[in-house]
Amino acid sequence: MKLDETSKKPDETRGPGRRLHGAIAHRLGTDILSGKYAPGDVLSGEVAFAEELKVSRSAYREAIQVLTAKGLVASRPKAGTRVLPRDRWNLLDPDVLGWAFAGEPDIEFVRSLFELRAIVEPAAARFAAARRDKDDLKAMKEALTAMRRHTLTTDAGRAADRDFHNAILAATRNDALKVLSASIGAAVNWTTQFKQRSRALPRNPIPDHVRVYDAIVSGDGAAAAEAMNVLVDLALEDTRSAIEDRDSLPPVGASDALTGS
Amino acid sequence: MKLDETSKKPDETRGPGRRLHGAIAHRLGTDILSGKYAPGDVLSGEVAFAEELKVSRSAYREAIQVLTAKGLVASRPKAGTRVLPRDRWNLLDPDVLGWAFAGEPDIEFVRSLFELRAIVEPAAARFAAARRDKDDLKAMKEALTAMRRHTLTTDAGRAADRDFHNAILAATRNDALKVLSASIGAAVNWTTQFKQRSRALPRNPIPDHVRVYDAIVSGDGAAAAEAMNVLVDLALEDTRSAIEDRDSLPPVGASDALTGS
DNA sequence: CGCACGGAATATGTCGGAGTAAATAGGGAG
DNA sequence: CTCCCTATTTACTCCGACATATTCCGTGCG
Repeated sequence: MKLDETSKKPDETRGPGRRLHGAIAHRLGTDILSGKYAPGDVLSGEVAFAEELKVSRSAYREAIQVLTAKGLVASRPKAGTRVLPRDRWNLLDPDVLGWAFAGEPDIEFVRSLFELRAIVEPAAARFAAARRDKDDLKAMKEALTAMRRHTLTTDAGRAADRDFHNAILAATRNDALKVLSASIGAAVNWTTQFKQRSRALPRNPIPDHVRVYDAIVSGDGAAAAEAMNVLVDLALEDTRSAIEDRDSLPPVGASDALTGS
Repeated sequence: MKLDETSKKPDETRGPGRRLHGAIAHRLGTDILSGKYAPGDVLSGEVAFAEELKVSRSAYREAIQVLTAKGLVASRPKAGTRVLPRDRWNLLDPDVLGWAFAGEPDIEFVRSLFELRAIVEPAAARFAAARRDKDDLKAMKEALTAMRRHTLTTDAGRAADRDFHNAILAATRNDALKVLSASIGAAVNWTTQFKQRSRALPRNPIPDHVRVYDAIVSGDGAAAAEAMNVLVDLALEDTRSAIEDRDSLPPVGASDALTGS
C-alpha cells in the first residue's frame, strides 16, 4: 500500500461504483473537452503521467484505452499519446457529451446539438405516428399524466418527461434513431442546469406534449412532426435565453459540485 | 514468453498497427454484435478468458475497457462481466458499426440506418445550401470532377464520392451533424460489398450528385434537401435489392435467431 | 417459518516491475 | 546531399501479488 493517510486523494471525482480508471478517464476527458489539452498536444509519458496522478500505470493505461475507444486520443510507440483532431472525436458518445457539459459548454456546440435534435425528433414523431401500437400509446399516456401530476420542477416530473420521449422513440421501431435521440436528449438535459439557474420555467410544457401525443394517436405523421418541431423550437428558445443570461452574469462560483447523473 | 511457434496465433485479425488489446476488443465486439454472446450473458472470469485467448490479463482487461466504453459490457466485482442490453450499446460508434457489419448484418438494422440517413442527409444539404462559402463549393466541384473521371468502380472514385459528401458536411457548420453523418456514411458504405456482390451498379450516380450540387450552389435549401432525398432513396433501393438477392440465395442460416431484446 | 444481520468466499480492481517491440531521430557510409 | 543503419525512446505486453467490493449463505432473532 503506497498511499498513506497524510497524502491527499488522487482525485476528488471518485465515488462509490466509480472505478479508479473511470475517474481518470473522466478527468482526462473533461480536460480534453475543455481545451486544457488541445488537439495535437502530446501527453506526458505513461510513467510520468501515472505518477503525477498518483495511480499505477495499469489504471492510467486503462483510462487511455477508454479515451482511445472514444476517438479522443491515439497512442503510438515512440510518438507518445497525442490528442486527436476534433473531427475524430465521437461527440455523440454519451460519456463524451457528459464531459463536454461538465465544464462551460461551448455555445456553438449546443447550437449544433439543438439543430440535430430539430432534425431528428420531428422525424421520429412522424415514424411513431405511423408505427405505434396500443402499448406505445399507453406508455405515452401514462407518462403524460405523470408529467401533469408532478411538474417539471420535480425529479419525478422530469423522469416522466424522459419516459414520454422514450416511448415515442420506442414506437419508431428504429434502433439507430433510438440510440441517437436518447444521447441527444440526455445531453440537452444537461442544459437544464442553466435553465434552472437563470429562472424558473415560465411556460407550461404540457400543451406542447399533448399536441404531439394527439397527432401520434390519430396517426397523422405530418402533424406529429410539426408539433414536435414546435416543442423543440421552444426548448431551444428557453435554453438560448438561459445561456445568454449566464454569459451576462459574473463568473459562476466554481464550487458548484455538479456530479452528473 | 509463453507463446511457442507451434501454438496457433491468438487471433488472425492481428495486423501491423493493430495492438493486441485492439484485436481482442475486435474479436469480442464482433462476437457480441453477431449474437454469439447475448445480452445478459456473463463472460468467463478474467483469468479463465484471458488464458483461453492466450493473452495476459492486462491485455484482456484493456479490451474489456474498450467494450465498456462503447456500452457493450459492464463489469462489477464478484458479479463478473456481462453483456448489456442492446439499447445500451453505442450503435453509432464507428467501431461498433464496423463490428456490426463484420458478419452478416441484420437487415432490420440496415433499414434503421438508411432511415436515419434519409432523415439527416437532406437536412444537412439544406444547411449546406444556406451556409456554404466559396471554398466549400470549390471542394464539392473538385470531388464531382474526380467522380466523373474515375467511376464508382474504382477506389479513387469512391474516395471522391466520400469527399463530396464530406464537403457538404463541412459546409453545414455543425459538428454534431458532421460526426453523425460521417459514421452513418461509413457504415452504409460497408453495404457496398453487397451491391458489388450481386451485380454491377446499373445506374449512373453522377446526375443525382450534380442536382444536389447545383441546388447548393444556388442556395436553394429546399431543392438541395429534395435532391439529396432522391439520392438516398436510390441508394436504399440499390442496397435493398442487393440484400434481397442475397437472401434468396443459398440458405445463409435458415434459423432466424430473433433474440427479443 | 420468515426475515434481518453478519461473515466468508470470489471475482474484479489496483499495484509495481520487468522485458519486448516499434518508430523516430541521429549518425555514418556512399 | 541522399540513403541506410543504428541507437534510443516510448508504448506494449506480461507477470504475480494484494486490495476492495459484492454476492452468497449461514446464523440468529422475531
